[in-house]
Amino acid sequence: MGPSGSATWHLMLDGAEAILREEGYAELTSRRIAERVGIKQQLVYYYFKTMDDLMVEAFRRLSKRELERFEQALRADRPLHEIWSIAINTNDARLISEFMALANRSEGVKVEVIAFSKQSRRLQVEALTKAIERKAAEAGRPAPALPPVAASFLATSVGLALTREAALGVTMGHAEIARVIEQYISALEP
Amino acid sequence: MGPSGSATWHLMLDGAEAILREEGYAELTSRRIAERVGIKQQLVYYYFKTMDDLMVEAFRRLSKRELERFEQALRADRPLHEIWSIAINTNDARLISEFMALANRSEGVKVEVIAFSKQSRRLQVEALTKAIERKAAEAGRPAPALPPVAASFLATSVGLALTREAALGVTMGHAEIARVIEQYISALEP
DNA sequence: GTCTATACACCGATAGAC
DNA sequence: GTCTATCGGTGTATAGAC
Repeated sequence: MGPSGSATWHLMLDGAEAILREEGYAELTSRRIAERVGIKQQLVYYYFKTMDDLMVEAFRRLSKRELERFEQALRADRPLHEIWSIAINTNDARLISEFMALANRSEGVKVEVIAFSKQSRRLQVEALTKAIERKAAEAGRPAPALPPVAASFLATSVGLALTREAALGVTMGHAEIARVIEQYISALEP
Repeated sequence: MGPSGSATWHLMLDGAEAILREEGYAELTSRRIAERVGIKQQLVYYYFKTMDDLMVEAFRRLSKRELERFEQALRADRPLHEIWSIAINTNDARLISEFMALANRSEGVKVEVIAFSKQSRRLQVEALTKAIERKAAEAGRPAPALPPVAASFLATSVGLALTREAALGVTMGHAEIARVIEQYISALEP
């Protein structure tokens, strides 16, 4: 069963993403997906054997898309600026944190989320290391202080927190933290 | 209905907390609570009119407890060290992020979460401002660079992210970021 | 590939006896 | 305050016709 990659297959995963973003994982059910994209509930089980399979496939598709964005950022003019703009993208951050919550309840999702977390950190570290080395070579030696892997962790966690709080309407300190990070980035990558 | 503060009332909220921590909000049902604490499912509705009321009460109790910890930290010898150790406490971080997810689905919980977020940031800013001013007075003038509200935001978001990732078994960069933060804290508060 | 019909479990919540 | 009984709704998932 399950013609992966067909139009209906993508349609269902689109519906699943929308539900996760707007309603949370507790509402991610075959009935809600069907209702949202205009199909019969039972058809979900033709394309995905179980709801768990659907979640795994949904995250795989998202993960692929996100990692491609990071790789594209690496080849861009100003990779650090690019990565930061991805990190504070509201839509995807919302979605990813929903999958992270899901990872605690589904072994299959967990495996994918772990792989994604590691790979995205690796890509970010690569970009940061390059930028720091280039900067050190330009000037005499401005001492990095913040290890690339720490900067990457920081960007990811701050990006997610900004999104989560903004969704609640809490913005205390947001401007200040954004300014600090943007100054750090601009110093490395004018 | 609902004798607030009674032994059974607390027992139910304890059960609710345990479920949120260990299984996530999707499993927070009157039946699961009853099963866990050894009562009948219908009794939940005698103490709390609806499940939504139960969630709100559960967060209120937690919020009170957490804010008291922060206030106690403010009066401690080394408030910054104290606050950071609260921020990386696994149990509470897990619980709080579960309630934050819940806030998107329950207006009542949302109101409480917003109030808690603001108040805890306020208390942290207070502690940081004092520490920075004291340090500036001691030395000639070491220029703070990082605004207190930004440092507070950073501690909160990094604390939550450390917990969430550690739960998945991802620890890449954790030691490095912890070292950076602990150095920052120790510089302000030896 | 999409439909109807249907199984069985669990959900929130209420009524009323004790 | 705690119990039994029970309601209507929704969840995952399967069987089988078209």
